[in-house]
Amino acid sequence: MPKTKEQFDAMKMASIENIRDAGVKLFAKKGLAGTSINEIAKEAGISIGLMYHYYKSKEELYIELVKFALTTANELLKQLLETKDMSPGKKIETFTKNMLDGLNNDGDSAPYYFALIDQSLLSNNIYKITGTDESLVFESYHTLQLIIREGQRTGDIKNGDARSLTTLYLSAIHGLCFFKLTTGDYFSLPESSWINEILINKQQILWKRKK
Amino acid sequence: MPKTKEQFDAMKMASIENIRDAGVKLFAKKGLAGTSINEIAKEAGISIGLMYHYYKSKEELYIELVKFALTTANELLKQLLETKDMSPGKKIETFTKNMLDGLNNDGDSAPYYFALIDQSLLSNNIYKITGTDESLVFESYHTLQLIIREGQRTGDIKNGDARSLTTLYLSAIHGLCFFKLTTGDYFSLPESSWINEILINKQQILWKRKK
Amino acid sequence: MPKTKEQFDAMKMASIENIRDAGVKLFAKKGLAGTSINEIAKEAGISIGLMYHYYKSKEELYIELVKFALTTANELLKQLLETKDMSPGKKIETFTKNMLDGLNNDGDSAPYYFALIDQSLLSNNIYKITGTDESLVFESYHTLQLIIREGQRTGDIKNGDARSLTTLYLSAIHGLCFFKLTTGDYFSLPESSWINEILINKQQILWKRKK
Amino acid sequence: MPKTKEQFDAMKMASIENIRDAGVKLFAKKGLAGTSINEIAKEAGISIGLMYHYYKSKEELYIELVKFALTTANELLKQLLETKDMSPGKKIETFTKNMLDGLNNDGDSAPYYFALIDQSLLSNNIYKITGTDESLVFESYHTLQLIIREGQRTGDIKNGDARSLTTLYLSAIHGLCFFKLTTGDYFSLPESSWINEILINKQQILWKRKK
DNA sequence: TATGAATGAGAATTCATTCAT
DNA sequence: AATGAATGAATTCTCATTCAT
Repeated sequence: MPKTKEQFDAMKMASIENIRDAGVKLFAKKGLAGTSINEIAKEAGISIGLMYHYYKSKEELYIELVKFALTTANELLKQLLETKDMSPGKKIETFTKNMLDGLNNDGDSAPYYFALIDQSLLSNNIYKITGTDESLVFESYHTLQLIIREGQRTGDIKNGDARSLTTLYLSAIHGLCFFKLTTGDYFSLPESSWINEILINKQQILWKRKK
Repeated sequence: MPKTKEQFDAMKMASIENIRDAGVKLFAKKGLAGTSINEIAKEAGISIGLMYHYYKSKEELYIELVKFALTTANELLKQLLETKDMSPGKKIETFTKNMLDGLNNDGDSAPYYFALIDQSLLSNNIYKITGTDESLVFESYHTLQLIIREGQRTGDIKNGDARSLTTLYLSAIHGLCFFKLTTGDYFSLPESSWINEILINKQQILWKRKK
Repeated sequence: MPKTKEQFDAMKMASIENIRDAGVKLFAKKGLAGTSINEIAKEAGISIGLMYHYYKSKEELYIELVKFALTTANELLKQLLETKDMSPGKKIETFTKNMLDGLNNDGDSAPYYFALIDQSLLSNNIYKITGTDESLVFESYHTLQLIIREGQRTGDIKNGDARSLTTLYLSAIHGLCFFKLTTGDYFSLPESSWINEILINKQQILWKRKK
Repeated sequence: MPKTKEQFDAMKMASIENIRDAGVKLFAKKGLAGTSINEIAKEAGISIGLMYHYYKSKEELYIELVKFALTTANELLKQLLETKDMSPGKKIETFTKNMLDGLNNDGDSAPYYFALIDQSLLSNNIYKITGTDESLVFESYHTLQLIIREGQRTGDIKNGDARSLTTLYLSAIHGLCFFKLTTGDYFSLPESSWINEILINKQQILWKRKK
């Protein structure tokens, strides 16, 4: 009698999970070319052969991981956009807080996912992943922009070119992930409020206080 | 008719310059491991053999370029720090402006140098370059921090943890370079003033206005 | 209710039969190196593990199959040689007919066995099978030669070097198996008589007719 | 000053020629899967790296060689077909003689080319080479058939289904190449006339004699 | 100074074989 | 008897580096 289906599935899932975790961490830091299958297998605690049992190639694993990172980021932001009963300003604050929490919590892999996306954007191999369909790549950017425009209408967020504001805010977020990843705790992370101030309308705050 | 010594020297310098330019652009985008000597030679318009005539190895070229990027950045900031007759706020504004000008000027290789540093920090191979001496790596950070502390004393710059402020400002700058490099003109760059507001004391501005 | 011993044995035989059939077809076409255990198991409809339950290795299966093909061919010819009350000419005609029937009957695996032998002769791995004992390999050839020599004595078969005649006749048979296997029904098979004419003494035929 | 273009070209051609020769001999005997790059490089007297300097992969070399074998065979037969002032019977005799000379001359690589084609037909990887265009594969067969039909009109060649006759003659030729390759001089090759008799109209011969 | 053919060490990949259940 | 996850040795392939000219 063979192993039961449940046993096989459990073994399989555990191995795949280990491979993915190892892949994200290594690819995020060293990129596709700089990470060897050997390293991944060692980090995942499995043999090289098993890697190839589940993934046809190093690139296939890489692509799966970057795709997952992209769609996860997109979905998180889209959920936030579609949340009812929350002001745009509050939405931004929530997003910032989530990001910072991820950076402060050492077990969290959010900064790795960000760096993974960054690496693949930099080396242009992101187009191996999305084909010519750039929508996947820029969807987060556009969703964030929608929240920001909404905030400009309600007065929560500074006036001015919404695209530039989005770029600046995202730049800061990306940069913080990068520093966290490269230097660990050497660079202290800023408070949430300072990051939010990149977008939030201070006039309004002051005006509210006056009242 | 043999070439004159001057002609030879000019050829030599041109070749080396081409190698460096090709190296910076390719390493910045694809990292050390992801860039092949072949690509560099092709991009530089020379033969592989000639590459090795000038550089002992791929790594040697890489190290030279990252070192140059680091020291250039460090020196620029140190000069700014030591400038007399300029307020800390003005110093920051000058630095921001220089960075943005580099990003807007397509011929400029400043964003490539930034990305080169980022890549080597991410993949940890920066320590191939500096040995265990981290000072080279963190010097820019410290210099910028000094300017910021100075600004906090004069009131130009927001109060609060100077380290965190430095991190946030640098994050934004890094992020912008990254977006410029990866997406060209897709993301619009923010105005200088928005970047400066990350550091600059708005209370003071308002207060000044009131008067 | 546990299975009876008979049921178990039947399953066992069925599995082994499936493995053999798959092995012959795949090895015949793709050779030892070009056929993977995986393919065989898939074609046989069993798991890899079960394959190894019955055969210690891929090579063991291969050797068993080639050996079987060789001995079967040898025995068929030896039986024919030793048949009483049949003229050598008739023996050849019988052999030719049997071969052509095998080629025309799609279910028949005779051409696969021939190709299997050919593959293993070509790649020299036949000596893995027979050791240094070449007799197994050349036995068919020698038996056929004996029949041919006998035919030359009785006048059934053309005069001339018996070795060369054997070679030519066998070449034609091999070639036909090969074409059947590679191109299915694209190449029409010749009639039995044309093949026999390679050996049969036409003078005699004409002479007989005249009478 | 670099090596001259002539020097480079001579080196290049010599290496490529060595690779091709080694490839034909090894692939012909052991097939694509059974031949290792290592063997080819060793046989060719070059390094593995150089192999890959000239051929993107083992398969690319294989494809080039099979293609060359196919087109060479096709062209030889087409030339023969189009020869003026030669009877169809004489054309067949010429072809047979050329083949036998190739088999008897140890330096000749004709039998290797035949076996190479056979191997790739057997393993079905010939369609990697020709795509779905079967014409390249069957062109030799069709050209030979045209010569045979022509011979049937002139009375040089036996009457009957021309396709079957072509198959039988080609089978014999293929088979002889195969035996030569596998057993060297163990099997004596038949005389040219016996092979021709597979096709040639003996009635005519006898009839001519009588006159 | 300049070339690109040639090398080989190391990385990616395949696949026969083992093993716990 | 039967399964397929897991292993690692052997193979394919890449690419930094050398070298003769």
